[in-house]
Amino acid sequence: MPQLSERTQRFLTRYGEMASHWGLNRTECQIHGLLFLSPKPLDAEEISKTLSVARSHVSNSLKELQSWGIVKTVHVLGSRREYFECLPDVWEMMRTVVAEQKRREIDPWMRILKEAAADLDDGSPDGTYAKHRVQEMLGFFEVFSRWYEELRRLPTPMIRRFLALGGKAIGLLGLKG
Amino acid sequence: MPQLSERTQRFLTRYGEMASHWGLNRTECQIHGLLFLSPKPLDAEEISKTLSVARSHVSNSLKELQSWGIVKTVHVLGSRREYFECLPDVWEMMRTVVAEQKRREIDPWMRILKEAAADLDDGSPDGTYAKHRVQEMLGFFEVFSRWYEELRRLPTPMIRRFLALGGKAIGLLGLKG
DNA sequence: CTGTGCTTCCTGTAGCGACTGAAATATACA
DNA sequence: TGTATATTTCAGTCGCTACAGGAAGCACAG
Repeated sequence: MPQLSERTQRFLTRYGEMASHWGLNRTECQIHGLLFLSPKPLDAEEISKTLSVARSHVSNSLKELQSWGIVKTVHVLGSRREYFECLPDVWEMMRTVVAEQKRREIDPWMRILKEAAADLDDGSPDGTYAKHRVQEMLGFFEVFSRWYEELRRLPTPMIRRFLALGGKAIGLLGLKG
Repeated sequence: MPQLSERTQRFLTRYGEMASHWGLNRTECQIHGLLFLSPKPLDAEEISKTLSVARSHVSNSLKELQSWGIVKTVHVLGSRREYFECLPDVWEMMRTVVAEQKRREIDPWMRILKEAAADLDDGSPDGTYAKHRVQEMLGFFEVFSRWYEELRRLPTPMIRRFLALGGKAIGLLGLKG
């Protein structure tokens, strides 16, 4: 994929703009998008040329994408070069992204709340109230976090079936009472 | 809450830094944090002074918080002023935040993917492959989105019981086979 | 030990978004 | 109508982050 069609350019532009709210910057997202659409692995040089981004920047971005676990290196026989590809399975990819998001956003946030609950309570009425409020918020995250941690261990097909049930699960589980 | 204790300041600082990844900017988050910890509603003037933020900025930020639905206005008898408070129930608040996040991030993203799936396929093998990939990603979001839309209609206590089950739900639903 | 391919580090630049402060506008009551 | 209160709007400033591009470092093949 040396030259990009106009359509692909259009897509990568939006991909970069949109996904940059997800913890990666615009270029990193575009690189990922490029790999996502590419039928074969690409090397850093190609990526650099295709997206008109400095070679060093591509290198750093790829490192970041690898640290997220959504891009892997591939080696081709007879070439010293490293090639890159993104996870072939979309569900695997999304699971990875969600897991990283949790690790990088939710977990630190819960740590902050925990510390704050202890710290805010200075004995005054307002302090006690504040502590109480923070604990309420922490409670939400703990329930949610525990739920997620249990679900994430399950294999993808099971999750798919689970999600497909939607709200019906509630009825089936007898949670209406 | 005219003056902030050092502890509260510490908390609001972190609250602002952390939560600003969630679609609101730092000050908006701090204002929300302040209201969240406050036992009584506050007016814009107080907020401005307490956080040392320009009055106009507070005004705009409050509007934004209201548009998210996580801050409400309250009127006090005998005063023309508007007072502000955040949703009292934390679970209600988090549900609102999640709903807004979906509306502002996921839904547009799905629209982009839909358009791109049609656009990318120029008849070439690479184009066909790209379309296929985008559809895979779209598939993930559609399953997830449908699941969420069904769950969100249920009352909070039901959701809590549901989440509390964690991975056990899978077994109970007979999804292991 | 030398060239090649890649990564890491550093510096400078550009652009974006947050924020201020002031001016313009709107609303409520005396 | 005048005064006090609120919101809206906007120009200007500031800081942060992305990014380019070059220089040095590293690893390996010959």
